Amino acid sequence: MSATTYDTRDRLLDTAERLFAERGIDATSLRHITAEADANLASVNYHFGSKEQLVRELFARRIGPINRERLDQLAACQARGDTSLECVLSAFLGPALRLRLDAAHGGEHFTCLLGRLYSEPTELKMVIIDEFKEVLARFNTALQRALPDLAHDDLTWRFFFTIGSMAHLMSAGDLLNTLTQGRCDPSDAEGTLQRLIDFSAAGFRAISRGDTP
Amino acid sequence: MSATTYDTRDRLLDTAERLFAERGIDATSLRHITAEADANLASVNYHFGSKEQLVRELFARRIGPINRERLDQLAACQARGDTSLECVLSAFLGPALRLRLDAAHGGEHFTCLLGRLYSEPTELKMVIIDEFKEVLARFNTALQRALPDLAHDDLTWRFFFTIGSMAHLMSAGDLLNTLTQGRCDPSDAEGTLQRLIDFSAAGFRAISRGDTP
DNA sequence: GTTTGATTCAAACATACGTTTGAACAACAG
DNA sequence: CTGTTGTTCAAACGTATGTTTGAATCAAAC
Repeated sequence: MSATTYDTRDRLLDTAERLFAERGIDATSLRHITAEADANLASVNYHFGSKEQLVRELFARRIGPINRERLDQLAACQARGDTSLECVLSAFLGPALRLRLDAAHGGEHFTCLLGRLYSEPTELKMVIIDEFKEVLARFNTALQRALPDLAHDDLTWRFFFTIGSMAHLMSAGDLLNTLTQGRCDPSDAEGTLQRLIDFSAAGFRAISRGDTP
Repeated sequence: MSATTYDTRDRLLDTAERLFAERGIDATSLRHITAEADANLASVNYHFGSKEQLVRELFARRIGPINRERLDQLAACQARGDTSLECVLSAFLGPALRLRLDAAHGGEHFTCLLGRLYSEPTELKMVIIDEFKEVLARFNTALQRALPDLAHDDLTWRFFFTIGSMAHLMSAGDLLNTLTQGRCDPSDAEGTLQRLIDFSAAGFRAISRGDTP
């Protein structure tokens, strides 16, 4: 492949990522993407085969690194003997939340695509969830180690709630910024991360009444 | 209007609601809806004017009652002098979470439509958010009254996190049920509500480190 | 300079969509 | 019965979409 090949390919990926984030995947046409990427209409099918494959590659190139970073950070916690809940949560939430300020790599737009993924009924979701399962399992055991007295079901529920807060932050963070007129700004990733960790760590440690109504 | 008019109209609304929930709004065609509702293709445009109007009516007929119930329950809390955090949270979260088991009124499908709304970039979202703003404002002051020592920004963030957990529950609750092989079942609305209240109430009461890094 | 292989391009293709139309039909009023 | 009104229906319309095609273009290899 020549250099120009890579150029158009990446230009298509980046442009598609931005437009998908702004208007949704279905609502963004190949004509719109190629026009904005200064490429020919046929280029998407030439480089990716189809629109769906473009979407798949678009997700694949970002999701792998995020999950790898999560596992790396979790391993780093364990390596230095820190099995605290906060450390586990930071390893899970940090890599996703930091996407937003990763403008150099274009992560800003992907943030809301990923946040939206959880709620979309596409089959692509299931493919990505499969990759995600191993990460979930690893963090589940890490959480159990951090909270040995918490019932298994409670842990699952609360992990789910935490993921919900995270996803909402990713997909609707801009809305929060708007509604609060900038008072709450999710693009300050470290501050946001700290706040979410405080919130959900306390949630994880709550006394459970779910089983004893 | 004759009886048959109401029949087709409602059949269209109900069928559209189900299909939108299953496959997404954009991905569901009028031909699919009308075929499944045993109606003519033109009936949507006859009864609603356009597909977009159908979507609007579909949301309008459910969102109004939910928000009204929220405010009613909040008023009920205050009327009986209960200004506890749990009561406020229950008033906010309950009406939405109970949608799932409201199969008699078809709320089961709307649940995931509503959960998805937060993350979609449509303009319809903004219309609904506008209706939602007053509810948000009322609950904001109620929360402040329940947590007089919590900084205003912390309260806003944590309310946002809670809404995220709720939305995730609505849009991806089935996924939780699947992944846990039925161990965690969001269609038990009261149990789920109790769990979410426990979680986020503890999160609201957490000591904040967000402002003092 | 010619050939080769990869890339771009304009044009066309087939299909699916939301919408419109005008006739048919039903229920009811006068 | 006749006319009116609200509803259904089959068919067509215009448009936008993803995809395909075959020629044109380009860079490097021989």
